[in-house]
Amino acid sequence: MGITKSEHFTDEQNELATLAKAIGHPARIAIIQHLIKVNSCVCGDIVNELPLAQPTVSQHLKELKNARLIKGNFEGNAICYCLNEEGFNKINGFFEHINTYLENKKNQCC
Amino acid sequence: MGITKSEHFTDEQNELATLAKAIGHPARIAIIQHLIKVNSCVCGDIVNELPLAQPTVSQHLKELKNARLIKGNFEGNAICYCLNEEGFNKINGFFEHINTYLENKKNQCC
DNA sequence: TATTTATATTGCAATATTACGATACAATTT
DNA sequence: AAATTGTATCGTAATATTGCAATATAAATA
Repeated sequence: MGITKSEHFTDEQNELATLAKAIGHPARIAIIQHLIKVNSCVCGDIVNELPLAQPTVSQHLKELKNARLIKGNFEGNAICYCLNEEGFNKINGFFEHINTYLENKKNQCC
Repeated sequence: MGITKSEHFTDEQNELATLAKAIGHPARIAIIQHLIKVNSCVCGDIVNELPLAQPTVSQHLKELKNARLIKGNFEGNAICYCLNEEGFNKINGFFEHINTYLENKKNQCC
């Protein structure tokens, strides 16, 4: 039905899913990559970097902000964006867990 | 429009987004966690583990399979599922990159 | 071969996401 | 204050996702 039955899953599962979902769009991947590349707060040129209209980019930034994957501070009439460790630390833990499991995996039935 | 303009982004960006999107649902997080927990090929009890109907679980498994995050082999009339390193290695690289960046980040303007 | 067991597919309804034009808002500059 | 610049929100259309009943398929077993 397009409606996720989140009430049937744990908070942990819902939180990880929300983070992964927020990352799961090429425009938002591009935003993250750009913030890493320039290694500084980016004051608004993200719209010019992406092949999307300004309201669309604003919406993507909002989703990343809600997921705590980026932070935005006002600087005059512009906004300074950079990565937010909070969200990334959370999901990094999950991937490190998987990585460790895959490296030590004994069962090779598949 | 609900239609992602994937043609405007790089293959890398689209691939990472597809992987993150596949992970971005609590049912699929639960499947991944279960496969890690039991540390063996799971022949079909995934349906019993999840609070969803069999066709829905089958659909989630299909999406994880398409994203190369799990593998499934026939074993008699059942199927043996386990994690697929292919997809995880790809997205792990991305997160390690981010992690390294965040650890070394000098710019603390946000 | 008929039945059982395990999984996939189809079809559909409900909801969510994506995109953008139009517009609003807020700070800066003239 | 008016104009400019940067960003957010609203409204809406198009498409995607989620979920499941019904059904199909495929292998094992009786």
